[in-house]
Amino acid sequence: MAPSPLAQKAERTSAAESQDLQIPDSFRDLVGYYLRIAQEASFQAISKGTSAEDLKPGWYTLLTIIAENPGLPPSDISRLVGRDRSTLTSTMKLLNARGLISRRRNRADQRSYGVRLTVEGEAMLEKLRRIARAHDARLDAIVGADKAHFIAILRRIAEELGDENGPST
Amino acid sequence: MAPSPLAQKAERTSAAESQDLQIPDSFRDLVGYYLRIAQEASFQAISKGTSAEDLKPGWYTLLTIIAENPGLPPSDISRLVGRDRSTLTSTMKLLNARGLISRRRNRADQRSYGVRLTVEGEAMLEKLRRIARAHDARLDAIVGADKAHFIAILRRIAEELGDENGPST
DNA sequence: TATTGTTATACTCTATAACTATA
DNA sequence: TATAGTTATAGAGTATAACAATA
Repeated sequence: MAPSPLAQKAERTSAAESQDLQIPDSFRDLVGYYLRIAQEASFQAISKGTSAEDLKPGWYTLLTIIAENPGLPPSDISRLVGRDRSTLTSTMKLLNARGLISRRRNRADQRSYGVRLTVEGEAMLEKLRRIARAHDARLDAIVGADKAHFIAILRRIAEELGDENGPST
Repeated sequence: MAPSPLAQKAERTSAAESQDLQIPDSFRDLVGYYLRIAQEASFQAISKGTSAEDLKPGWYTLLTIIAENPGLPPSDISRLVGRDRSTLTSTMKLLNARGLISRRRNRADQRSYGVRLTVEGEAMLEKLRRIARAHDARLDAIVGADKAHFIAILRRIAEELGDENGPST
C-alpha cells in the first residue's frame, strides 16, 4: 500500500480544508518510500505501453531469460525469477499456446523439458525489447548523468537486503 | 514478475551447465529492472520485520496519513494513497476492530466520517515508525552519502512518469 | 444528479500442498 | 525417497459496478 506520488490534493470537506493534503512529512526522507513510488510509476508506464498490444509486462522478463538460456527447464527459470515453480505453469502454457515458445522433452530426464523461443517468440521479444528500451530511455533522461551510480545503488539495495530473504524458496 | 536478485545459480542439466545462470545481460543496464528488484528487496525486508508482530506493512502508510491529517474521511485517504476508495473499506474496518482508529460521523455531511488515531493507534504507529526507521537506516548505509540526490532521482521518476497515469482513478 | 461508504465480484500475482510420472 | 511439472486452492491487493443514504 504505497501512496502514489502526486496524489492531487482533494479539496474536500473536514480536515482536508485546513491541511494541504500531501505526502506526509514522515515519509519525506524515507528511501523505501520513494523506491516504492518510483517503481510503481515505472511499472505503470511500461504496463501501459505493452497492454495495448496484448502483451503481459512479465513476459519480457521470461522471454529474455529463455532467449539467453535456450533449453532451460521451468524449474531453473523459476529459480531465476525468484518465484515458485508452480507460478510458471500457466504462463508457460500461455506462451506455448501463442506459439512463442517450444517445449522439448529432455531425453536424459523424462520428467523435465527444455524451453526455447520460437521464431514468433524472438519477434515478440524484439517488440518487447523496443518498448522496454523506449521506456528506459525516458528513465535515462530522468536519471541523468550518473545512471551507472544510480543503478549501482539500486543493486546494492537488492543485494544487501536480499541476502536474508532468499529469492524464493 | 520481477526476477529476484541473487537468484543463486542452478547447476541443472541442459543449458544450465554451459551458461552461468545469472541476470540476463539485456537487463544489466535497465533502470526499471533494478528499480524493481531494489523495491522488492526493501519491501520484503520491512514485511519481515513487521509481520512478526502481526502488522501489515501497508498500515504504516495509512496510520501515518491519518496521524498527519486527523479527521480525514476515507475518500480523501484513498485519494492520497492513490487507490480506489473501495479498497480501504476492509482495512478501515480492521483498524477499527483492533482499536487503532476511531470513526466519527461528520456532523455537516452525514454520509462521511472522520478517521482519527486512538491512543493504541498512536502506539502502533510509533512501533511501526521504529521498524521503518531501522529499515531506512540500513538503506541509508547502503545508499551512502548522496542520499538526497538519490531520493531526488526517485522522486523525479515518480513524478515524470506518474503524470500520465494518474494516482488512481 | 452527484457523492460517500459499502458490498459484490473479479482479476492478477503469488504461495503451499498434494498429485503424477519419473528418477 | 526425491525431483519436475502440474493442479487445486487460497490469500493478498487491486479494480469496477452497483447500491443505500445523503447531499
